[in-house]
Amino acid sequence: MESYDFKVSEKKWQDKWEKAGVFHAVDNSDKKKFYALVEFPYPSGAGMHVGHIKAYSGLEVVTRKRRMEGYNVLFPIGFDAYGLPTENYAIKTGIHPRKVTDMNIEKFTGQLKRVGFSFDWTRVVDTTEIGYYKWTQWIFLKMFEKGLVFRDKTLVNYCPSCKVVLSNEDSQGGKCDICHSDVVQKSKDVWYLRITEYADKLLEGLDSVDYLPNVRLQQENWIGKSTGAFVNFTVKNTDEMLRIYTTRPDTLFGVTFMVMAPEHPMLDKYKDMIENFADVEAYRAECAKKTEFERTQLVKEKTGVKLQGFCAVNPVNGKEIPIFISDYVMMGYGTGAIMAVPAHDQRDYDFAKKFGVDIIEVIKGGDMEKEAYTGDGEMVNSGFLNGFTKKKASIEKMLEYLTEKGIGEKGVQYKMKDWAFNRQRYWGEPIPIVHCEKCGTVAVPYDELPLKLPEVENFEPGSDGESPLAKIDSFVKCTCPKCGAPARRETDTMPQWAGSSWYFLRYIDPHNSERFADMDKLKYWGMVDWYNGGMEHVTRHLIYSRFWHRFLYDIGEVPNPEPYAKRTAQGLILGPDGEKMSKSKGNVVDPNDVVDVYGADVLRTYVLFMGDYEKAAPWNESSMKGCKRFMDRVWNLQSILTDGEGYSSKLESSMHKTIKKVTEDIEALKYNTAIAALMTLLNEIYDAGSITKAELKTFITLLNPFAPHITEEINEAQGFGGMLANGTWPVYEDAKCVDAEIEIAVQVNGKIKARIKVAADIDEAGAIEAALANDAVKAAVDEKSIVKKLYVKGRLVNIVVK
RNA sequence: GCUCCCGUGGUGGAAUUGGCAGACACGCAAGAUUUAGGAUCUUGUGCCGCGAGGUGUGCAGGUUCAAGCCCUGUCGGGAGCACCA
Repeated sequence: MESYDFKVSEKKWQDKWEKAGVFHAVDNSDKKKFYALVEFPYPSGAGMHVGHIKAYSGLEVVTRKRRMEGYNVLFPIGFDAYGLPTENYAIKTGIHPRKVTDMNIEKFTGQLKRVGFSFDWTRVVDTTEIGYYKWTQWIFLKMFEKGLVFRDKTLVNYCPSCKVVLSNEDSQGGKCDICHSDVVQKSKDVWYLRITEYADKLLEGLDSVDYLPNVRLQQENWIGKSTGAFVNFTVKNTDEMLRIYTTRPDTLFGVTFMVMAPEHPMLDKYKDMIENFADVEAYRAECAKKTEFERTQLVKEKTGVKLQGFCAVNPVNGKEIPIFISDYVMMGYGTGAIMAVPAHDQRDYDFAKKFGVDIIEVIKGGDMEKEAYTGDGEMVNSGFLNGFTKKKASIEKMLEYLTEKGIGEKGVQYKMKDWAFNRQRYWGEPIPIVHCEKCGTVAVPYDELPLKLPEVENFEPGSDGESPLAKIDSFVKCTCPKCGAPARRETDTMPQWAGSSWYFLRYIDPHNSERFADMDKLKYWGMVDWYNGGMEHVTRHLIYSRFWHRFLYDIGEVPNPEPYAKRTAQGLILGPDGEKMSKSKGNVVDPNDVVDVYGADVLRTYVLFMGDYEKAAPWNESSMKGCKRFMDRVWNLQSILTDGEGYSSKLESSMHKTIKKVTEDIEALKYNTAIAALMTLLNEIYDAGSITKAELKTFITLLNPFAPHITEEINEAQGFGGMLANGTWPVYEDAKCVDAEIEIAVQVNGKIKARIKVAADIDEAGAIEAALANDAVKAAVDEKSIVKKLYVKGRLVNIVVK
């Protein structure tokens, strides 16, 4: 028997699969459909690293199995190619981003093909291709048409280094997500998508899908729904109400002051009434110097200013209470003003201590000298609530009261903010809007789409953070689609998240020029059955794409409200040093290097065998040798092949057990134990000394999703016929998964004393009898009296003695 | 600060969800084969002990016939959110 040459074989089978088109999804087939989606890569210049391989290998195994189970499988791939790294590279080198992107896509494609992934290469999508971004613009215009796009002048997160406006998501922790420099606050005209309008739908939609628990939890936290009450406080000597939001209306009797955000508009309206307005302005100036990061991140002493001549009245007891301004209250959440209950909120407590405000306890149970008390307890000093002991009941009662008296009502708040949707950059989808002196912001007519991204020579953004497009007169100057007057085009582009918000729909019908995807095809393929990707995308990409998809559903353009039926996430591959792989640390592993030395089958098997698929694990080259050895031993099975028919009696139950184990583990993301089960079976086969054709065929079929090349080669060499890629998944019989005789453990008082062999179908009485007959057990029981005898079916007997 | 996840041999990790801890693999040791190196094969390998045996899942308690798994406390690591009213 010749030895296996993976270099020849892998290329050979990749070509054969491609020529036969075995991985092409068929629209409107009679077979059951299965749509598996992996997060498409950003084609960076560095090429892929092994983390990508792990991310795709999970569903790669599932889809190869599904095809053999008779499904019509859609397993596509594409490229999320707009974005800053490409543009920055273009600025540095002078090579056009289009060229850079094409080069990178070519590199990625080559890497992916060498690994032998079973993607449908006829459906590749590139978000920067004009036939694609036409529809990104189209969806944006639909949102504009439905009032989900608006423009606002606000303080935005701005990265002085990248010269772009960043969303909250892109500037977490006060650092730019791209270059990690400090983000500053800047006043800008910004396009927003009204994602907050979909907060409830995005939250409720989670009930109808199967996401990993922690993925779901992160989405819920991100949306951040809280229920509480809006309460209106009268402001003395004005007609106006100071409106606040609280989650603790039960503590209303404990309010001893109020706090407004320094930017609260009421302050300017009543500046003549506020005797110390100069102090307000001074405090504002102080706050403006701080970044959002400093304002929210630092655990620091509370600051603020007490307003003179401007105070409020507690609506439940008529008490006059002072109003402060302080930057611990944000304009962006709730109403920009709060009622402060120092006895039962730590921030209010800190503030009251510093400014000498009264602290009135309304719930017993804490120590007012030390800190605020947030637990349950008996209500005191609270009028009609006195004597209540449960928070929930008090809140209900108070809400009833507020509604009845017309001073407040039940309310809901979300942490999620609207989505800042423009970037002052070149390499993105142009926003199809025209600014007209007379008509304001006007949509580019649908029949003028795509609005083509113009060719430019210089991609540098303007020094004031303007888009490079603003420098191109021929692009900027246009006529208003509404009135025909000379107008100016929007020169900002969309953020990178835009293209990835709907790509999974385009895979269904990638070459359609009439629609983003044909409705019948959308109906046939339906929801993505299984979506796998990184944990880092579960709060941004996953929320954004669910939002876009839900919007398309609401306007009748897609058949399902939710895009993904199931979502899982793989753990990172860390560098050999246990650190996150990064170019700067020099610990990145290139899949090409691994394929060169070990072959694609070994790489694929190793990334799934190295540990729990959902957990991070360090790269370990020597451990990969075990997978190489495994492949060699699989190949050598051919040397112990016999003429026997079917499964041999020695191996029959092991065969069935392994089929069951591998079949189930693949569905449960337990690829590592599925591979381990195959290794165990392999060891048993060598122990048995021979293998039948039927056994070999089953073995290579089970291994095929992990190591498709070597198994195809064996299949061909043995003349089993056809290609495994078109093969049939083996079935097992439950009845044959059990051995006739099993070993059970015998414990005395919970300690193992013996292991005995019994018939598999033994009953409780029989098992206990057999256990008590054992000498070691007899010795341990001795003359003590038996208190209890337990039998766990097929596992153990425990004799409790005293 | 809050929320969530995780701590198992020299290493990566298994453990039917309360039932024989350490599957599978790496590494290591001894042996076989080989001119040698490499590769391959066999055997062994949690720790203590020559042994019988004891002991063992970060640490300390608890529940149970039985705990890696459940409960309480504590220490350590990671992720997410973060003055959210």
